[in-house]
Amino acid sequence: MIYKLILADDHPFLINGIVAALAPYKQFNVVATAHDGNELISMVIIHQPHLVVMDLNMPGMDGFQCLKKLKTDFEKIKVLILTNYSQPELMHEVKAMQADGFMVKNTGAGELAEAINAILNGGSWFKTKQEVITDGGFFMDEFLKKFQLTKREVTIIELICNDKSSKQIAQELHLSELTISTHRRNIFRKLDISSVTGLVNFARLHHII
Amino acid sequence: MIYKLILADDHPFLINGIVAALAPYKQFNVVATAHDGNELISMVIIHQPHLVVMDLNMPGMDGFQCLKKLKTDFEKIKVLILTNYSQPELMHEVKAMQADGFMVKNTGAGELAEAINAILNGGSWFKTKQEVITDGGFFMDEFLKKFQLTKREVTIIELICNDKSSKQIAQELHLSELTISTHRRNIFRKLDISSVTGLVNFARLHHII
DNA sequence: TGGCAAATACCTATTTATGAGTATTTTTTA
DNA sequence: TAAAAAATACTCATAAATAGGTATTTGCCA
Repeated sequence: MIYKLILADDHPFLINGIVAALAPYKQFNVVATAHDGNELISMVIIHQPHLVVMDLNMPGMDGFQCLKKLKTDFEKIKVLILTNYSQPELMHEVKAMQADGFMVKNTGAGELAEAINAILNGGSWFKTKQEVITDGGFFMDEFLKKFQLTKREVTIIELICNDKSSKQIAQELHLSELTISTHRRNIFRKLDISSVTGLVNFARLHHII
Repeated sequence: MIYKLILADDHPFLINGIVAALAPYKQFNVVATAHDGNELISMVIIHQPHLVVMDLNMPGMDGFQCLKKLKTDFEKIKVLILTNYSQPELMHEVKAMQADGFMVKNTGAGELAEAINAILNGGSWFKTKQEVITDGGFFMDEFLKKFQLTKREVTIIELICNDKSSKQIAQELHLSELTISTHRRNIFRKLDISSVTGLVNFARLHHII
């Protein structure tokens, strides 16, 4: 059985990379690629693929709209979401929208093929990025030393960037709100930033989220 | 003249995509790739390339550290920064750090080759993404309609996500702080979010920033 | 040009965040 | 195990954001 796939992403390099990565897997045939949502829908109509691998983050009709449309109008077509954002909430959101899989972009060809196989065989594949920063590994030490941050502070950065207020963080970590406030203050001082936006940018840049 | 290049990015697919994209350009020889900063430095020592194309956003030693090290220890090696983030401040930051180029990832092979050529010929290449959302084009209308946002609100979302406080935004747009406050309120209500972090995530997801 | 959406502006009140200082208890680690 | 670092917790004071409500002016377009 040869499966027809369509890839959608607005980064041409990434599309090429995935095509190249899937080339050795003869059971997959990439019949089309798309760089935005509208193009994707057109291609789906033309080619009637078994599975679509798509980014959420595309200009024009974005991934969410596409996902909804695919799952409404072409219910048999499987959808694997490939994204830069390893947020559990995002994963749950697309899961609720009937996506068949979710994985972050910085994985290898093997895992992608594995996920596609699992989905085509009736399964699903939902994985956020394995933690590279807070697991106490080598990179962690480098990172902490560089910014003079503590592990606790990194944890709190993650929570702040996942949209939690100091109160929520306090509840989640079973700490006083005042403690979170102190950590928050220290984080902003150490990183020399003055807003949550700056923190989110920092966190993305340094792979905390 | 054949130029030796090294590519560094933590997304294997992207690396493959760039290698494939540069393959037709016979004057470029990708002698190594790296998926983090430490690996990049090792490869640079081994291969002594003419130019490095690198992401800023890598685990371990990140792009900024690498850039600094490259420009300190290997001053003749040119560096082209390739990133997902089309923020002018970021571009100016790497420019100040002596990078030779800056471009966003969602460009095509032609432009990348053009940039590399320009840099290898002693020039530089600094470009942020062309605006796709706020230029009043087709996507803009789709987007506004979808979220019931107005143009002004999108402008203000951009500014909020670029780390400006209501006061700063008011000054920049020559408006009352209270006006910004109202827009802010309307934005949060329409998007059903409750924090700046959520807004930043929204904006990234929908290509506003 | 009359109507409507958008943009502008203000008020009150509450919550949350920030900044500066300090102090105690854990946890590391030398 | 003693010293150092990290994590925890608090106070006071100020700044900023959030959540209601309301009202006026602009600009578009039917």
